[in-house]
Amino acid sequence: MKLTRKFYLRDGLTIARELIGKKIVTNLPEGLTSGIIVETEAYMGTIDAAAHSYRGKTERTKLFYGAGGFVYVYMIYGMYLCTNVVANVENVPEAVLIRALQPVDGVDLMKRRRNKKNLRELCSGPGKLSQALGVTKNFYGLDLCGDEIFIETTENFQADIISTKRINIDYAGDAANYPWRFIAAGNKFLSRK
DNA sequence: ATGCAGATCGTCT
DNA sequence: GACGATCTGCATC
Repeated sequence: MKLTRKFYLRDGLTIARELIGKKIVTNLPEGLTSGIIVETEAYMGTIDAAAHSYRGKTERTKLFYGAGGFVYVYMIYGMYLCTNVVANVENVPEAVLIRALQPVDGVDLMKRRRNKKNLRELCSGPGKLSQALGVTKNFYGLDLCGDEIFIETTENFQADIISTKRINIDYAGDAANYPWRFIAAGNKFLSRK
């Protein structure tokens, strides 16, 4: 079952935790690809020095201020894209970064997009999974309640969910220590332990 | 297994 | 003009 708007209109930490074990799908002309979300991070509005929304609304971050359930993609280090889910209601600027997937559908297509043959190398990091799913900067603002990219419930995925510090945000002072990264404990497709 | 440099550009100061 | 919510390849242990 595809997640509906109601799911996304809640706070970012709740959504980040609940997205673990859900399946994210892209359905593009060249094929359908999907994976089970095993790693996420929450970025929490104006109180979180690590979040893009920390310094308020700009051309890039305006999407954070809209309703939850839309795709926020941004370019990092000039060469990779990161895929995020906007969380919470209008004017509460929160988002969840999708950091790793366990590949499910369209594995051959993902291998071609990534130019890798090892399953573990397809989606074990935010830049990797964005490439594997065929996400481009044109995905900025797409509705997750639509048909090109969406998230659905799964059956038969069991994991203990634990929280840790977020990755690569050492610049963020105290916020670098907040336990706002969520992982499926022990899963082999995590970006790191 | 761990570490480091390089790639490369949009965004904000 | 500086730097980043990253990944890769190569070097060394």
